[in-house]
Amino acid sequence: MKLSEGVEQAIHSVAMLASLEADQVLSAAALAEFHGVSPSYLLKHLQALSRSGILGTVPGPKGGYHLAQTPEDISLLDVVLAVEGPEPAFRCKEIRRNGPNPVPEGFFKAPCQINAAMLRAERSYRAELRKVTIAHLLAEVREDDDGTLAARSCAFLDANVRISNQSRQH
Amino acid sequence: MKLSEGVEQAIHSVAMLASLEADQVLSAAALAEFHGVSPSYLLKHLQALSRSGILGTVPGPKGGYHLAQTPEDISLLDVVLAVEGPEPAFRCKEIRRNGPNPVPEGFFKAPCQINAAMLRAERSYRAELRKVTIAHLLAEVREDDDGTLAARSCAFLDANVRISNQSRQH
DNA sequence: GCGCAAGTACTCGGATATAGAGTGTCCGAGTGGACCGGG
DNA sequence: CCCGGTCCACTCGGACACTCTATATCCGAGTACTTGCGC
Repeated sequence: MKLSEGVEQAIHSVAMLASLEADQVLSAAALAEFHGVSPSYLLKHLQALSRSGILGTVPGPKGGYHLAQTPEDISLLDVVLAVEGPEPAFRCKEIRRNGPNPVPEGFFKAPCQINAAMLRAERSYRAELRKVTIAHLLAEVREDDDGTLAARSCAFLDANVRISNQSRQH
Repeated sequence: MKLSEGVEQAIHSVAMLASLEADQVLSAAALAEFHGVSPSYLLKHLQALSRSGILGTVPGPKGGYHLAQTPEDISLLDVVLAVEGPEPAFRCKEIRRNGPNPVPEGFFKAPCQINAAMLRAERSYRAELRKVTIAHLLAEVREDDDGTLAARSCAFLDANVRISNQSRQH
């Protein structure tokens, strides 16, 4: 029961991308350097986010990534599922049908009680993540910020933002 | 984000152990055969449950495992944490302090907003698991059972239960 | 001088190596019962 | 026949291999800019 490190990188990257204007993009290399992580590894997760429709890409020089949805529409759950995959954490192997005296087939119509309880808990987990959007996170950060964090982000954006001459698409 | 297979084995084993009387024990080998899983691997998790105080052990021949708490006091969360470990699934690496322009130290007094949101979700997950006890699970199973499952368990218990001459302890 | 075309540099994308944890196995410490010998 | 001691078989316990996924990396496809040539 542990989440990939890529989840944290992905969330930070999405939050950063949420700060730029329309028709602006950031390269994966810039995001990786800013966060001090492996460029290739971050790229892998950015691609997953792109496949999930959270990010859009602009190929070629001066290309990069941008949000494909508004920050209000992207929840933490969307990002986590894009990176970790959609399958639930608890996968019932139905070991009741193993062994010398397996449970008869008829009982498999209803899901195992244990599986049901575990999935209930995971639904609760996902519901909590669904409530939090990228917009919420940014608002919280701004609330506690005296300007230092904003200045840091702006400096990075000024140095690395690129204006794509393609209209925003996904 | 995925749970070990041992979690399922552990929960089924605890549920089985909940069905036996005081001063009765079951060997790890019997539980493994009944569930059709690797004896050595199940043993590993039973030991973890023992270290966590959920199970008690009786060494020597005619020894085995028994519950160290009542089924009403053992929640699914207890079992999951014993097998998977207590640390949360999302471990914030604070990548904000990485890179060429790290966030100043002062901001680390408060936890990262992202970390806070992820931990909130996990608290919800754990709360849901805490609500479900082994006693609840057994009651649910009995409710849907026409006698087949009960007969299966009884047959196994009759063949494998051992009466320990030690008083129940942990 | 202007337009066009080829070359180039930089981007994302997927296929490919490596490391760590989950999975599976083995051997050792300890204990209760069984057996054997003595009383 | 009864009792004590020794041996043995079976248990849990922790230390040791193996496998698979998460991690980290590299090379290939595609595109916009640059540069050179022709008109």
